Order: sequence, then structure tokens, then C-alpha cells
Amino acid sequence: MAVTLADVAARAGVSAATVSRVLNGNYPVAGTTRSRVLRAVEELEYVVNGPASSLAAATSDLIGVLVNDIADPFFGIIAGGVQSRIAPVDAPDPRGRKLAVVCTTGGSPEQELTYLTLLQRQRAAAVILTGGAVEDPAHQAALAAALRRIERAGARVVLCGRPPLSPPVVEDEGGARGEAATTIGPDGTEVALPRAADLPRPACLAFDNRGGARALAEHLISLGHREIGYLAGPAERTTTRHRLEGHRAALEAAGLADGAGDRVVHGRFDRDSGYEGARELLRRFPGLTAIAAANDTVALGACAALREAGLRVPEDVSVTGFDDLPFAAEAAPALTTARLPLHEAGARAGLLALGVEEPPPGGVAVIGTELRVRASTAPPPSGPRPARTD
Amino acid sequence: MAVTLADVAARAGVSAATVSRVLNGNYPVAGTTRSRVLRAVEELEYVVNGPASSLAAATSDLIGVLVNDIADPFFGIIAGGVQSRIAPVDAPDPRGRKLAVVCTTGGSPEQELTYLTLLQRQRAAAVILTGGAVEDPAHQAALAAALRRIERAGARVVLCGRPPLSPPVVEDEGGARGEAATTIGPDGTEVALPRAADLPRPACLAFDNRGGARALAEHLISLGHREIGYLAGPAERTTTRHRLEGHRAALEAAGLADGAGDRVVHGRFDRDSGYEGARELLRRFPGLTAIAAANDTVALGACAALREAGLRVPEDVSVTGFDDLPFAAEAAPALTTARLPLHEAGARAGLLALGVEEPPPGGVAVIGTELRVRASTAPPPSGPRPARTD
DNA sequence: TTGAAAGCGTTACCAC
DNA sequence: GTGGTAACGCTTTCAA
Repeated sequence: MAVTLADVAARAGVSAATVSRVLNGNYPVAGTTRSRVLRAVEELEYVVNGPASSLAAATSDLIGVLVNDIADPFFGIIAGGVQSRIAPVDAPDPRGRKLAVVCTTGGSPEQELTYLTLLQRQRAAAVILTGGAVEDPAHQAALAAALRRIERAGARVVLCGRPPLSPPVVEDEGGARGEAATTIGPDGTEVALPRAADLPRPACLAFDNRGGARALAEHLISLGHREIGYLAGPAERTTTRHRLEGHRAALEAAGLADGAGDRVVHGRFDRDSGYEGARELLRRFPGLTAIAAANDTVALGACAALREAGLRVPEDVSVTGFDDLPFAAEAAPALTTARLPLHEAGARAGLLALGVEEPPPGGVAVIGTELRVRASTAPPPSGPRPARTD
Repeated sequence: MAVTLADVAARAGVSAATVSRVLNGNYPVAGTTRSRVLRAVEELEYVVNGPASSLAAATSDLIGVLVNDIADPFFGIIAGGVQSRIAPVDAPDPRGRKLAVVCTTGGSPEQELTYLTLLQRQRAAAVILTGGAVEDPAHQAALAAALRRIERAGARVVLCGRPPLSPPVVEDEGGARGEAATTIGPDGTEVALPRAADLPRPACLAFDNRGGARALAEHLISLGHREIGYLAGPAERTTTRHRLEGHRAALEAAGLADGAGDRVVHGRFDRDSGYEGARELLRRFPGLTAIAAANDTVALGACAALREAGLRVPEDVSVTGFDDLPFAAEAAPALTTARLPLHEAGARAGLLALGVEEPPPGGVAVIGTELRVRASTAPPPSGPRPARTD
């Protein structure tokens, strides 16, 4: 059997209580007792039983981090930022380090809920939800309920790169928007929606996706582009909607709007989607001189499609991305993007999760983007576009 | 206070033992009792107390994953592979899902040891160590001791992308190699080394770094290159050494070896290092027609340096990478690399951690690389290289 | 400053 | 099939 507190206590000739106090450093202990205990710990190679101490103390050292995909650098960088604060390498004592339980939800609301329960079960000290949210009212209601449960259980909740939980606004047939009381769940049953006042209000670090997308579109417009395609992310996601709104706002401000949905193709947040989407844009809008992509990965796919179609970036078509992931700007040619400070955001989320940093006033802090203009954008070609080679 | 087993038992009119049995599904329970219990669980929104059950059952649902850097896709992809198996999305029951505790060690042996203790403390069911190891004998000894402790505590240990723990071979002054008994630790004290027979033998999925590097070098040689520079990773790491050995083996087999260390620059595994290293190679070896980089990230840095020096890839200088990370091949121009099946390796490591898959015979499975020849390599230029532009 | 002892919420063994 | 009841190893009053 493993070495226990009692073994250490016996060896040091003190009580278990004293050993506990030495190890936790919460109570005063005589220097000599203290060193005797520490020696016993060394000699016996004692390692605290985490579950036992979590049970007794009703807390744990675990912090849950929900991500869409841990293999995606967007989330990896955020997770790295979180870790930099919850487990600082220079922590004087290993006890100062929380452990990050990283959960890959694949963007699925069901997985998100499952993991929240799993984390609540572990009595995680905090839960950090990263990236955009799904906008389905039923899921939002379920999520709000799960988060409320978690908060009631004493865990902190932090949203990172995700807007605050929104009140259940539902559009009725007439297009009127109002606060709904119920909605129809995925299983066809009626689901009660939380009233705005009942929503949990977790600390929230929201990305300014609207602003970033708007800045990118304005950049393209200022270069002289008039026919700009947009490769949007999956529908029903806040990230997708906000970026698209920002993009359209810029078009409208420039008098370029000609109906909703125009020159927009929806897809996923991955490279293949960018490739397919760009091909579709080229087919449907032959006059296009620029493509704004939902993110860098999508933009790279779009670049590949353009290359394949015999079009040069940016001489024939300009392309913009979003997020500024490490490798992306390297891709041919250097990508113009809206940089999101992912690591810093993760770090702040970590501090909020620890309770070291106070939540921003109102609970929400908006994290801005920075426009990075690079070689993937240029003024539109003046002459007609060369014929496609395929 | 939170809802407990006893509350559920009271509500269902059964004993706590029965509730436990229903929830764990280990013992037969009458159907009617069962549904009564499940209803009570629903009604009370009961969530098991993980620490309590870990304490009682002496196991936990946590699996530790040690990575150099969670923001690096190399590790993110491996971690994703692990998760795909330890927490399958189609698990019929959330209890079938283990949680991954991802720990970023920054490649530091001290951090590695700290995290191993932290994970042992959590009574993690398994620990997966990913990526190359540091070769310092004192650290190897400490690591071996830590792993032995963990195994004795009942946790599985899996090495993924890391060679097996090596016996403490030390080279003495005369260059003779033998098994040493002690070495000098970082604090100057003498450290006992484990004898080969005492080493823990965790399940191990080793990457064929030698083979991959050798294949890349052979590819360059077959194209006609004779002056090939090498951008090595940090010294003292198995990954660095093995890749370099494979590279040199190819040069030797082709009669191109002219002394150890020639045309080799050491650095880190990052882009800046590739940039700096390539500049140094160009300075020291003006006749170079190819550069083999330790990995894709380093290769991208090298490409940037070449571009800046007015040299084209591959017309003037060919470049190779390693690992085949998603974005890398996209970087201008498409990179020739040795592809490592990172996701698959992680998935296998996950199965080994669960104990679902038996360790390979001998404990070690070697995972091969696949040569991906792309546009970054071509025959060397025939004429003299154009003068540098700076 | 230290010790004794009562929980913390499960699990698992032993009866019934 | 089900209930009673020791563990499990720690934290934290309460006394001394």
C-alpha cells in the first residue's frame, strides 16, 4: 500500500494533523517539528493523496479547459496561455500549480455539456470555455443551466474568446425579436429558456470579432476592391456571425452592400472548406477581386484554390485571414489578418479562473484585434482577369 | 451543500450501496429499483463526487499527458490522438471517458519531474510522456526513479515519440563506453544510476527519427546534392541526436562525410532558430546547395532566411523539414519532409494508457516515417550561385 | 504549538 | 438483490 499521512506522522513522531499543517503551510508549526516532518516526507517518498484531500477540503487542483480541438493552434495557444498562469514554472511550491484538464468538444454542444458534468464531478476549481458558442436557443438554455450548476457547486466559470451568455432572444414569424420563454429542443420537446435575469454571468473575455472583420474589409475597400467574397464559418456560431456582421458593416458603410448573403459562402473553419469555398466563390462571382476568409486556415485553403485556378495572390485576387496563427503568415504569400492576442487572452482567463484577477466591470472585457497588413492584399487588377487555365 | 449519494438513496427509498451499484453498473440490480434510482438522480441533478469515489476506489479518471508545449501542433496533434481514444465521443456512458490532464513541461526535465509528482498525487490512472527526452544521465536517473514510483502506485506509463529509457551508458575519458554506477548531478552531488535491469520498462512508441532523417538526406543526395547543411535541434535531446545520426549515416554511406559536426548548426526547435541557423550556414559554407532542418518549423525559418538572402528555394538551395505539420507544406514552397503519424501515435498511446491495447512485444514499437517529396527540393544549380543581394 | 477525533462521499465486503 | 457498515486518507474544528 502507498505511504499515507499517518505513516509520515508516525515516523516524525507527531500527529497526522501536524503533518497536514506542515504540508499545507496554513497553520503555524514549530521550526523543529516542521523539519522533522519534512525529513520523514523525504525519507518515505510520501506523495499526498489528491482525491482524499480534495474530498476533505471540498476543492481540487483541477481547472477544466474546454476547447474545440486541441490540435488546432488557435486553441492550443489559448490553452498555453491558461497554463502559463495556473501552473507558473517558477511556482515556489508545486502546490501552487493547478492542473489543466483539456477537453476537446469538437464544437459540439452535447460534448460541451458532457464535459461540464465530468468536470463538475471532479470538483474542478474552475472551468474555462474557449472559442465561439453555438447559438441554438435550446443549447444555450442547457448550457446556462449547466454553468449555473457549476457555479453553485463553487467553481469559477470563465469564458475566453466567447461572448457573454445572451438572453434568449428568438425571432418570431413576423421577424419581431423578443425575449422568449420556451423553445423547442433537439428532441422535439418544449424547453424552458432562462430569463435574462436568471442567466449566470461568468467572467468573460470576448474577442472583438466584429471589429477585426470590419477592419479587414475596410482595408480591402480602401485598396479599391469593390467585389469582395466572404468565406464564412459554420452557421449558428457566434464567431461566424460576428465576423460576418463586421464584414457587412464595412461594406454597408462603403455603400457596397447589395443584399444579405451576397458573395458569402458558408463552410467549416478548416482548410478544405476554404479550398472548396473559394472555388465556389470564383464560380458564382467571376468579377471577384478579393476574398475575406473566416480565419487563417480557411484563407490558406482559398489561396490553394486560387493558385490552382491560375490566379495569383494578390495580383489577381487579394486574400485576408483572421487570428494570425504562427505558420499562417508564412504561407504563400504572407497573409493579411486581424491578429488576436490568443496567448494573452488565455493567460487572463487563467488568472480569472484562479480568482487572482477580479472579473472586469460588468463581467465582460472585450479583447481587440490588431490589423496586420501583409503581402496577400494589394489593389485590384485594373485590366480583365486572365482566363482560367483549367 | 451538494447533493450526495445518501440524498439520492433517501429519495429513491433504497440504500446508498444500491445507488452506487446502479451508477457503476457493476452489480445486478432489479430493473424497477434501477429506474427509481435513476429518476431520483435526475430529479436531484445528482453528480457523483469524483474525489470521494477515487478515494474509495483508489483510482481516478485522469490520464496525464506531458508535452513540451501545448501550443505546438506537433504536441497538440499527439494530444488530440490520445483524447480520441481515452474520451471517445461515442462513449455510451460519460463514465467511459477519461479526462486528459495536459501538462506543458517546456522540455525541462525538472518540470517533467514536478508534473509526474503532481499526477501521482492525483492518482492518475496513467501518464503519457511525449516527445524526445533529455539525455543527461542524472536526469535520466531521476526520471527512471519517478516512473518506477508511478508504476508502483499502480499507474500505467506510456512513452509516445520517445525512445525507451536507456541504461546509463557513460563515456569515460578514454572514450570507452560502459555502464556507469554513478554520475554527478546538477547540484554537484553524486547520483546513483539505475542498473539496466532496474529500469522501468514502460510501453513505448518510438518514432523512427533516424530513418526519417536518413531518407531525407538520401533524397537530397540522389538529387545530386553534395554540400548539405544541417540545422540540428537542441543538444542533449534524443530527437536531435537520432535525426542527426540518420542524416550523417546517409552522408557516410554516400562517401560525403568529412568529419563530425561539419555543416551542422545547433539551435532550438523553432522558427527563429531556423532563420538564424540558415544565415550561419550560408556564411560558413558558401557552397551549400541544400539545407536539411531538424523539423518543419525550423525549415520555415530557414526558407525565410534564404529568401531574404536573395536565394530561391529550391532553384538555388533545397530545403527539407521533418514531421509534416499541417500548415508547413503550405509555406512557400511546399516542404519536403518526413511525415510522422502523430495523431495515430497519440491514439495508440491512449489505448496503451487505458490498458485496452497490450504493449508491443519487448515493450517498444517503432513508428516509421513516410517521405513526402514536394517542391522545396530539386537538383542543385549547375552554375555558380547568384551573388547575395545584401 | 500540538493532538484527538469527527467528518468528507464513495466503494466494497459481508450479511441477509 | 439489497442493506449495513467498515474502510479510503485527508482536513479541520475543538481542546489542551
